[in-house]
Amino acid sequence: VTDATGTTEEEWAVWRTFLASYAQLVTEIDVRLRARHGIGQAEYATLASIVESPDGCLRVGQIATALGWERSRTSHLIRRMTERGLVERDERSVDGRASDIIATRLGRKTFFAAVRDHTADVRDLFLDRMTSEEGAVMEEVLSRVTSHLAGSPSRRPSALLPGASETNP
Amino acid sequence: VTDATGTTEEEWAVWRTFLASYAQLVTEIDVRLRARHGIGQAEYATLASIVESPDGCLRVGQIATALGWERSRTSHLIRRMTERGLVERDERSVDGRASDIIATRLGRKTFFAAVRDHTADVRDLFLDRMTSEEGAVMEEVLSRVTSHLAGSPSRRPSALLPGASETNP
DNA sequence: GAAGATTGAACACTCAATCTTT
DNA sequence: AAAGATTGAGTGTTCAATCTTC
Repeated sequence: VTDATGTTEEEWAVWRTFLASYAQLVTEIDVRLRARHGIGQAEYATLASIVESPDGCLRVGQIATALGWERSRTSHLIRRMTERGLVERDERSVDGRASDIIATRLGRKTFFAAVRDHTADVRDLFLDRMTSEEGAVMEEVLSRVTSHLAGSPSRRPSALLPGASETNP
Repeated sequence: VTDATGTTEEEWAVWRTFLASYAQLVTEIDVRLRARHGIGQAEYATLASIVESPDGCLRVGQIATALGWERSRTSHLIRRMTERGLVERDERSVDGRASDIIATRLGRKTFFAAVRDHTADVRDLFLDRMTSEEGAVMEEVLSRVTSHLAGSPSRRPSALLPGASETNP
C-alpha cells in the first residue's frame, strides 16, 4: 500500500501520530500548569531559563536564543510578564541597548511552586510512557530531524544578507 | 544526575528535543506550503479531510473531530477559507442546523497541487530521518502517550455534566 | 432541552518597521 | 552601520455566550 511518492500507510501513521500526540500532550500540560499555578508553558520556560542561568538574569535576546523563539515574541511576553509582576528589568545595566531581565519574588515563588507539578506531569504524561531504550531512540531520531532541518534551505541565512548573531551563551 | 523527583538529565533531554524538534519541523513545513501553494497546514489538512471523505463533503463538526480541533477554531477557519474561495457550503442539506462543506474547484486544484510537494517535504524532513524500525518505535510510544492522555482527568468528560457527542464517522 | 454551529472578545505569535545605543 | 530591542498591524486560537433547528 503506497502512494505515488512511495510513502507507505505505516509511514503516514507515524507522521499523523506525531502531530496528534504533540498537540494533545502540550495542550494538556499547559492546561494543568495554568489551572494550578496561573502560568502557561511559555511563562514557565522563561522563568526557568532566567532562574537557572549563571547570574540569575538574562537579556531578552538570550532568552529568545535559549528557547528558540523570535525576538519579538520574547519581547511581547516579557512585557506581559512584567505587567503581571513576574519579572522586572535590572536597572543598573552596562549596555544601554539592553537591560537584564530578572525574576521578581513573585516570579521565583510561582516558578518554584510549579516545578514539582510540572515535572510530575511531564513524567506521567510523557517520560513514563516509554522505556529508557525507547526514549533513547526518540532522542536519537528527533535530534537527527533537527540537525537535518538546520541545513535546510529556508533556515540557512543566505550568507549574502546582513547575517545573524546572538549565538548561544 | 537526577533531580528531586528522580528525573534524569537524559530524560529531560528527550522532552526538550521533542518540544524543539516539533516546533522547528512544523514551522518549516508550514513555511514551505505557504510559499509554494499559498496555504498552511491547517488549510491543507482541512482540504484533505474533505476531499478524502467518502462523499467529498463534511460538516464543520466532523472536520473538527477528524482533525482533533475545537469546533470554533474550525468554524473560523472555514469562514476564512470560504472568503478565499477554497470551500463552500452545499445548500441542499437535510439538517437545517448544519450544512455540508465542500471544496470548490479552486480548493481541489490547490490541494492536489500541494499534495506532491507536501508529501516530499514530510518524507525529506521527517520520515527519511529514521529507519522503519525507529519509525515503529516512535509510533508505538506516541500512541501510548495519546492513549494514556485520553484517560487523563481533565480530558474525561465528567459523566455528570451534559456530555459530548459527535463521535468519529 | 440538546445538537450543531457561529460570534465576538481576549490573548498569543509573526512580520515588518522603527528606535536607541554602540 | 550593526546590535539589541520594541512597537503595531495582521492573523490565528481559545473561551464563553449566543443562536437556530431538531
